Amino acid sequence: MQNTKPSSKMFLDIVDELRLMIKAEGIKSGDKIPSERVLAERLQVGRSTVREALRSLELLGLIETRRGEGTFLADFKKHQLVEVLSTFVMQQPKAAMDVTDTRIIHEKAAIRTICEEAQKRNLPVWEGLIMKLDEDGEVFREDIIREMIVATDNRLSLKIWFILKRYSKVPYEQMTAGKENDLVRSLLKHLIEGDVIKAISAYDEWIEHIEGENEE
Amino acid sequence: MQNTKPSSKMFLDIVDELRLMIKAEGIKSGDKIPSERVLAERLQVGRSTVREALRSLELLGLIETRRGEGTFLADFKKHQLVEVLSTFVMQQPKAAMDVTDTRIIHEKAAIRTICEEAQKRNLPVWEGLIMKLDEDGEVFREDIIREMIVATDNRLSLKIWFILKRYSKVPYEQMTAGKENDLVRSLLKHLIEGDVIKAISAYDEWIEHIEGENEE
DNA sequence: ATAATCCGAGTGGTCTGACCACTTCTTTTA
DNA sequence: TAAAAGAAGTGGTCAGACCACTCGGATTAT
Repeated sequence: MQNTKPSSKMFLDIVDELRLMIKAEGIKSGDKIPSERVLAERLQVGRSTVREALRSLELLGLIETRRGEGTFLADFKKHQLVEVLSTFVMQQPKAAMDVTDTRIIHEKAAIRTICEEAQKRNLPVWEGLIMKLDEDGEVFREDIIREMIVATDNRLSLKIWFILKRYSKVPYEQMTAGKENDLVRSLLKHLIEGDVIKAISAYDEWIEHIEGENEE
Repeated sequence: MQNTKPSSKMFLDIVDELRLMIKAEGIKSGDKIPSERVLAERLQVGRSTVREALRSLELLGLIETRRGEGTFLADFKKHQLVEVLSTFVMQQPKAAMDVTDTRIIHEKAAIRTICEEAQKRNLPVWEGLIMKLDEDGEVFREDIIREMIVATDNRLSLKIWFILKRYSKVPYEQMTAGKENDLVRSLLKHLIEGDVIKAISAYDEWIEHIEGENEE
């Protein structure tokens, strides 16, 4: 009789069984867990199924396998095990806040990188942007940020940012004149000077300003 | 003739082959990739090995499997971010530096976030890690970082980090005693104190130490 | 008695072939 | 023509086998 369980994700069941087993037998981090063959026997499943479950756990860094020796627990906080698993396993609806936070992570990282590398600070594009702002020219918010991330020369970060930007609720369109214009100009100047703290600070103010404007 | 490849992680080889195959045949997100049997045949490995590789990719959200239908590249309508990561990771092996840089962006961002939020600084897990380090217990590098990103409660960032980590060349497994132990303990202490600058500085030293060790 | 060697049990890594459950498309049938 | 039956293909699982490796105990040599 073969199991061929219809309910998807047999590996979840195995992870669950493993958790109980670990708890019941007091297995601690670094300890050896039962061998694949024993697990298969105890859980009444095939060894290959056990292996697929273990492979998943290994990918998450929760266990470590050593050929000829065995499989070992590399985890110490069970509650966080559950936390991590739920993140990957459950198809949770995307949290808008996470998207925004992550987008800001990349934007700030770009600012920091530019401030810390002279040849990126001295790019003519910054002066160009400031000039545009001085003339009250048409400048889009996302242009500013995009130029920054492009300047960091990290294409992966740029790609991630593009995606996050699309999901973000933040209005990235045209900039408003007046205070926002000043804030961005200040940001760019600090950027050129390489003053990380002031640049980040100006960025924070900018974000705050945009959000405040958006709530009206 | 059995393969029984001694070298690490057949999984990576298969991802590599898969990448070439995807590029050569112009497979796009949402498209079907060759069946497990075909892949096994083409890559000259057993089907179970292919399955273990696919299971890993599935956990990362890079592919989607549907019984009776086949295996598909992650549908970008829902998981566009994952799609970008997957194509980037799978199609541009030269961009390893970008992957590392981006990973570090997320790690540093986690440190900053924790330092700036009291309830995240005061998590018992930090004390626990320090105790483990004091006892010279077995601690894995990636455990430290993972706990930090988990603590930020940004699942998206965590997911991105997991994927990036998987393809990073940085040795994330073993943790050496001595200087590295001190560095990490210092990092954790500054984290608890909420001293961003010192924490980041300790992190930088840590990274430097790991890279130096890796070049010998 | 001690140290070096050998060997076998145990373990993860992989392969093969088989069967099941499911989806899709084709063919047959009412 | 439309419904039903079938064939082919696919992921999911299982069982048994062999390989490469590690470790500890037994054997042997010193």
